[in-house]
Amino acid sequence: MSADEGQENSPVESYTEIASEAQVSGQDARAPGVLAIVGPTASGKSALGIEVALRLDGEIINCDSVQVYQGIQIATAKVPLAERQGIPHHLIDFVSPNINYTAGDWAREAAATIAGVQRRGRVPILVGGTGLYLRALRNPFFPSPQTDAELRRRLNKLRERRGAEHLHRLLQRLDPDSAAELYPRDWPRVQRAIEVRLQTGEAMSQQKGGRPEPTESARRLRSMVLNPPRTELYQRINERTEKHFEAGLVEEVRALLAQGVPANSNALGAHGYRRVVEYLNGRRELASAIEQTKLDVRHYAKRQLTWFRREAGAEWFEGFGEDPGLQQSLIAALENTR
RNA sequence: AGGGAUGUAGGCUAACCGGAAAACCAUCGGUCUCCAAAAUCGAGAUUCUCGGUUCAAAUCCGAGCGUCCCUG
Repeated sequence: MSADEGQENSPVESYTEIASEAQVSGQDARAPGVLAIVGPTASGKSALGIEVALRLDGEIINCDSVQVYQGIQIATAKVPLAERQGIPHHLIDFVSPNINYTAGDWAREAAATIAGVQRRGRVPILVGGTGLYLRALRNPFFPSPQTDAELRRRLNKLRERRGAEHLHRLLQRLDPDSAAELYPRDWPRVQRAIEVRLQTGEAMSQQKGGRPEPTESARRLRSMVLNPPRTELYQRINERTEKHFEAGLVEEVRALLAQGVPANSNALGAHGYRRVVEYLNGRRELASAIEQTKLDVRHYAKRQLTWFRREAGAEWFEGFGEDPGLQQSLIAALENTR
C-alpha cells in the first residue's frame, strides 16, 4: 500500500464535485452533507480532521464546548494556527471566557456555518468531542428561552442553601412529569426544567413535541468515531496533562483570574483550569491538582465513549487519529460509499 | 539459616465475643433537551492455598506458599 498516493488522486476531486452538486440540487442523498469526526479527548481528532480536510477540500467546524472560548489556551488542545495547514477553522476561539456559551447557542451557529461552507462548495467537517452539541444539531432543541442569568443565580443559591432535593420537590409541583424522569440529585437538569417552566409558563414535558426538524445537511450528517486502545489513551492523557503544567498552565490561570474571568465560569471550569483554580485558592496542593486533572480527563474520555456508543449510524475506527493506517481506511470508507 | 510480623477487590482499609464480606479510590458499564471538559446511576471478592474444629470460619487450630522486618 502506498500511503502517499491519496494526495493528488482524482477520487478526492470527484468527492468534492458531488458535494458541490448536492449543494446545487439539494437532493443527492448519496453525498454526505456533513462529516463529523468525534471521539474521546486526546484521540487525535484534530490531526485527523485536518488530514481529511486537505484531501476532501473541507473546512473544519469546532464541536468542542471548551475550544469555543478565547483566552484559555494551554489545556484546551486547540490546534495552533501554524499547524492548521491553511484549513479554515470555524467556531473556535471566538467567545469571551466571561460568557457561558450553551449547546443551543452552538447548534444555531453551527447550522449557519455549515450552510456557509457548503455555499463555498466545500465540505463541512465537524471536529470535537462534545456529544451533546452534535445532538443539538441533529435533533434541534424545542424552542426554549435563553438562560436567564438572574433566575439561574437564584436557583443556584437556593440549591446551595436547601440542597438539590429541595429543587426537585419544587419541580414536582411545577412539572411533575419532568420531575418523575429526573433523579432528585441531578440538579443541572432539575434546574433547567424549573427555568423552562418559570420562563415560559409551560412545563418542559409539554413542549417536547415541538422539536423543529433538523436541517437537510444535519440530517445527512455522517459521524466517524475514533476509538483508541483505552490503556494507551489514558497514558496519552496523563502525559499531555503533565505537558500542560510544564507549559505554564498555572500562570495562564493566574493571568485569567487577574483579568477578571470568573472562577466559576465555564471556561475556568474546564479540565486543567478547574483544579488549578483550586490550587491557587489554597484548596489543593499543586501535585494533587495535576493528578486530579489526569483523573478528570480520563473519566471524561470514558463518558464520551459511552455517549458515542449510542449514536445511531456512527462508524467506528479503532486507533488514534494520527495513525496513517486509520486515516487511510477512513478516507477509503468515505470514498467507497459515494 | 534462625527469630518476629503479616496475607480480605487493581490499591488502601473495615467486619465486636465465630453469626448475611463493607467503605473509599481506581477500573468497567449506564443515563442525560441547552452550564455537558457538567451532573448523575450502577457493577465487581473461591477473604493466599490445602486440611481441621464448629450448626456456623475472613475470624479459631495445623501445614504449605508469598511478602516484610530483625539477627547472623
